[in-house]
Amino acid sequence: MGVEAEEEGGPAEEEDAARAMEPLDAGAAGSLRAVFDQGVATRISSSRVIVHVDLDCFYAQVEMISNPELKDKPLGVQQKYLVVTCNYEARKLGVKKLMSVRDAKEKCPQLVLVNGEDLSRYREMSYKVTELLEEFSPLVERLGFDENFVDLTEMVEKRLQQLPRDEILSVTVSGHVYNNQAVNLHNVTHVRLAVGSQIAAEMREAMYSQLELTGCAGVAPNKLLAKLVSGVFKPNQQTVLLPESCQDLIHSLNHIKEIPGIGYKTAKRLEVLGINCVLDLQTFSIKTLEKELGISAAQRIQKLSFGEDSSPVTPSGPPQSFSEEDTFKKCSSEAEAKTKIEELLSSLLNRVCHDGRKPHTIRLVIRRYSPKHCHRESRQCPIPSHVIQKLGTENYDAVTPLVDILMKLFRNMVNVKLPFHLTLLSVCFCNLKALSTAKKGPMDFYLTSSLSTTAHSGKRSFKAKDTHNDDV
DNA sequence: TGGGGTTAT
DNA sequence: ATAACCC
Repeated sequence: MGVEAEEEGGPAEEEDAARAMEPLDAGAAGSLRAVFDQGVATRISSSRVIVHVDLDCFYAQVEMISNPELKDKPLGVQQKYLVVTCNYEARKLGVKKLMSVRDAKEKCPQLVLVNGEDLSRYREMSYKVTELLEEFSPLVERLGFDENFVDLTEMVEKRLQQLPRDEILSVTVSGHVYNNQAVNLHNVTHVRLAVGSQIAAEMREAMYSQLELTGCAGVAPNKLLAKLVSGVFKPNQQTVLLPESCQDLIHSLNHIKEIPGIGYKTAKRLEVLGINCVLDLQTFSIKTLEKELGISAAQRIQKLSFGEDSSPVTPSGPPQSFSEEDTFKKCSSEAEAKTKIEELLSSLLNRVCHDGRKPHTIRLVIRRYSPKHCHRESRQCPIPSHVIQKLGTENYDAVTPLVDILMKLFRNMVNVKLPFHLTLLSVCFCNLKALSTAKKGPMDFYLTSSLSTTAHSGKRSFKAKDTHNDDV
């Protein structure tokens, strides 16, 4: 079923325009609530148009594309003993995200499970989606593997400039309007968001026709609201939020933890202050909040509680780091750790090779067994330049020195003479650079003399970080 | 709770 | 290097 098999019966446009001409909220005209909503609406409509695109049960979709026989069956994607996501067939039968395999099988004995511990195909498909969206606008920000924000402001402006004046009044929304709010085509903010919804529909259509992927979209004046509204109609549908309904959307959340940007820790701290719902946070003393969270976080999250979010869509570009991790019940010997580290490294080298850029820093992460929470420790160090140069073509020569480095990092964290119990190992390549090293600068002679024999091409500015880097 | 990612401190 | 956030 295509993207268009949804959203039957959008409200008739003429009716909409007519209703929108009525005075704002006739029923509660002059009420404090109406004045307040209008005030917030005005501050929020900074004139941006942002879309949040959210793929439906992404890993399960990728698996169903790989193996179409899975399409009509309840499907779960398994990592270790967890079902990390599942298709809608499985959801109908009671399977939830992050449910244990035991519970899932109990709920749904017919559940088909595929192993999703290797993220390669998901990652590749994820970047195909981002690249497709980048064709609409270069301002695409990734959030995880299955979500993207796109700033449509410029595209919308261009489309409106191409549009004859009299045709503005025949602009229609694609998909749902949050709250079923009437669109006022005499309101330029409404018109811009409506055009944004049309672009969002084109994006989803492109994802479906080119990649066979379905997903939701939310169109709103900022990232927070776009993200919140994208989930309102669920699977494979889209929703636009008009500023006047912003307060309804944000108050539809039952707890502040549901505000993106307020995580587990912050929510717990706020709960101690007696802040539980959005209204609590909106009306809480900013001074007290600043004392608790610091001025920056306090102001940011209180703004979030009003639906205000001035953060820009920051283009993600290529990844800043590559990592591979593995969890297990128990790793308690150095030899065992070495074997696992070699496996992680081997996969990583293939990825780094494919990317083309060179990592200049390597990091090892561990998690020690403890009944307590998942706390991790890490050690990192620069990758010696002669090892960096071996990366990319036949990475085989780089394996031994890198394993040596990783094992030094390992012994720096873990006293191998004492008993230990690890439950996670992770290797990360970061500090990625396009070429072997910098050029062009007064320091160049000193900086490159011991490095790169192949240095060419300017552009990459030198980062002072490189030299003072942490050593093990 | 998996196997990733990012930014701020 | 860690801690917080996101999926």
